[in-house]
Amino acid sequence: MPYTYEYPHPAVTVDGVVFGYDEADLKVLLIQRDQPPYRGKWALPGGFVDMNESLEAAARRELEEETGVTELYLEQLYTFGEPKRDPRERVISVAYYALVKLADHTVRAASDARNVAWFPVANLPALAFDHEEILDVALRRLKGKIRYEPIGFELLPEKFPLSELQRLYETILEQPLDKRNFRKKILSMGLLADTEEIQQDVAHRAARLYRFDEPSYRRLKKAGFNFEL
Amino acid sequence: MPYTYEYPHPAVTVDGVVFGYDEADLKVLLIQRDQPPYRGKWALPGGFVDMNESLEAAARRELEEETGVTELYLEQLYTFGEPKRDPRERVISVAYYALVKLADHTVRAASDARNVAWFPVANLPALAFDHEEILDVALRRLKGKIRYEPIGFELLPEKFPLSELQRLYETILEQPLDKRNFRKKILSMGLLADTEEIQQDVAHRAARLYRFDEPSYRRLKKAGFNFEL
DNA sequence: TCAAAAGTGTTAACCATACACCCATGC
DNA sequence: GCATGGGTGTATGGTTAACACTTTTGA
Repeated sequence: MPYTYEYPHPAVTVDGVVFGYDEADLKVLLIQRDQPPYRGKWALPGGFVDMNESLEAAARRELEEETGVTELYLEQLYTFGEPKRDPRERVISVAYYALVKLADHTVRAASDARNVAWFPVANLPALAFDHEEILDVALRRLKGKIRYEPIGFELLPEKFPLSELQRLYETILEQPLDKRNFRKKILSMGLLADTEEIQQDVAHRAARLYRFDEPSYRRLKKAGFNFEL
Repeated sequence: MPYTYEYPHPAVTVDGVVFGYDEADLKVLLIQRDQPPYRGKWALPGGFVDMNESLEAAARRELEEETGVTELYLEQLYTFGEPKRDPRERVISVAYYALVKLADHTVRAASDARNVAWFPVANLPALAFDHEEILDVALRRLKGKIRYEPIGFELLPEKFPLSELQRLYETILEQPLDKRNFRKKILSMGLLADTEEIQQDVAHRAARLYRFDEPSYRRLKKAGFNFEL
């Protein structure tokens, strides 16, 4: 027991809410615990913060270690620290949420062989600790933020048809959007570049594929433009 | 040295960015440190989290102990945890920001006789640790949030004239607002109750005093109303 | 009577919404 | 040729933005 302090110190962990999206659903990445407490229960990936790494670095490391997910949009969400949230000892958890392009990231089981899987947020298992609350906060944040920051693109493949973008918004905001108005608005922003490509192998007229034009966005933003819906 | 752990644990603190407002300025509450490191420097009030209290309770307790400020709007801001942000040991700081009615809170020097004072945010001294960064994040949050949540009232006295509300918004948003449009909009929301009182002892026509009607706001909110600007 | 801030309406431009049909493609 | 989703324009109503003068009060 080599680490001693004059005053008691809580443990500090990071937990990650990783969102992905496929044609049908918004999904979240969970791991199945193989140690008590909550052995066998599903939980958010996470772990202890090392003494020499920043909180964000810890979150990235844990996500990579436990799920193989890398290269993601990551943002601090909220810090959870109720005294009894972990039955073992006082644990402060700094939660992050992440957005990944599902197609690029086939998750692999973690090195320690725990189960890893995507669950639709509309149909989740019971979660360990206070992870349902964390997920809830993450969902509210995503729902709020997607309306005034262009982060939805982080959940889509590099190239996507407008209908897929619309479906993503409809799924996350939980409300239908008018097709013509949606297209008009999003195209008028000048954030999407036409890739000059079209869908392949679809059983109907193939849609144009667009891509989020990051440099344009930065330019517009500097000029005072504010993304909204 | 009675507290030992199998793995190293960082220390966890809370820091508070307390905002106040008077006719002229947005202000922030700072304390002058009387211990190294940064002895003599101004800093945000804060301190260690006790093992049996929640993070928010810790923030409230520290603010009360160090500045005498109580009964305030308090919200978690962000968690700062860069490895070297405190030269003594690894310290994770969960920052909160608070809004208080300046008139109600003449600050008292803390029990341990440290200096406490309000500073205009436009004219701050150099701060200890990474507290300038924390303050910066708090300002951005306040600026964003005041536009879509009715939190500005937390900074004003119970009863206030519309012009003072407008000045508050102009100060925080750092942009002038049109008087007629501002009044039209804010009054049309139905959130302000006319107190039937008027200003006293002013050297010009006395303005009506209004008060934020919390029950009305809750009712409207439940009915789907969204405050904006 | 002057200074200082309170209080008050109208118009024009813009933006959001609602809404329906033809097109291209693969089966 | 039919089913599937892609793609397109207009009209209306509501919201925002711009703008100037009269009123009240105390000094």
